[in-house]
Amino acid sequence: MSRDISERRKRLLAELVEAGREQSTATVMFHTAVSALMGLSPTDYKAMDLLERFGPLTAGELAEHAALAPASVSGLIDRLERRGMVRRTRDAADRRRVIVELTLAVGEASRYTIYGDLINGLNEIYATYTDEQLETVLDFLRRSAAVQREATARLPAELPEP
Amino acid sequence: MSRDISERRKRLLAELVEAGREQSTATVMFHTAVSALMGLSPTDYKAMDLLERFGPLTAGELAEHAALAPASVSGLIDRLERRGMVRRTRDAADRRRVIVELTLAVGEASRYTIYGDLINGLNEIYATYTDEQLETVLDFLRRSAAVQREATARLPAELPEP
DNA sequence: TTATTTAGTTCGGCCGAACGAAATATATGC
DNA sequence: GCATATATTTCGTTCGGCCGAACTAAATAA
Repeated sequence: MSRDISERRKRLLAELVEAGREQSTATVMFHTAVSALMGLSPTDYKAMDLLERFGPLTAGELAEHAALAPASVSGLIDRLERRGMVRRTRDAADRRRVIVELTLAVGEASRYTIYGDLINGLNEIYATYTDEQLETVLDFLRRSAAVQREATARLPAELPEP
Repeated sequence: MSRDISERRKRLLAELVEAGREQSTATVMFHTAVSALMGLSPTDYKAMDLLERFGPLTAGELAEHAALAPASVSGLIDRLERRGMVRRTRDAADRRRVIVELTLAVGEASRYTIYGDLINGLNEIYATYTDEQLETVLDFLRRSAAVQREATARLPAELPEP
């Protein structure tokens, strides 16, 4: 490992900062556009995401994950149910509980209409890489995701007063 | 190029799908947490992002980019100005126009308090790669950002009825 | 100069979504 | 079995943010 950084590497690092920022912006804009397309408020979109990632949840669990009051979650489920995006089921074991799960329709729409172009485009990119390059990209994706999760967790509770 | 795909490559591609999804989720959650930290509604956060990316904008330009009515933008600027995040200036050339620009305070907070951990973490990742690997990552970031922008643009105006 | 257009603000009304409190239904402990 | 605890819903209220309409100020055209 050389002690000082080559010009090439300096340039690379600078370009990576810029490219990373643009990637991040593109990701956020894509998700914003999808939520607009689904006609969902940020809260409702977030709830859909939670259900996708953690599978069926009870109303209470949803309230906890989304940091909402129970009453708010009832309304939220009503809205999503009205659009046919989720289904309410009573828990057979504890009939006070309401289980909320995504309907099939949402999964289908996601896979084809919504994520189709994105998935195809990414596959086209991957097709141009060697296995070794794919390993590098995979490693980077995993580690940068971890870094982002840590950075999220470490954000201060409040912004210091200027 | 071999006609069929090796087992290793199949596994890699499957893992990349998963890792890409997690990366995307981590990005969205980071931005959500930052907007919560700043105490900004999604609309206000988006406006801040527009100002960061495109530099100072007039109220009208902001209205167009954010797809808001002029009246809504007046209120939006009021809110951000009250928090000291943006500044209103009259355009000297056309004194009807109001130029909205970020205040310095925001830039400082961004660089240190907010993005600090993220930037450090990414740099640590980069430090473990060779120049060639960095080239691969850079290429991937650029091309995947482009793919995401295209996918965003191609999203249908409405979801097909199921 | 006067009339017209343009940029932004103010005002009033409206709507969606969040909340606390009270109500309902079910489960659990004694 | 009855009292108490838990999960969710219903109700009424509040609040923030968006909008259209009317208004002000400045630029441009006639």
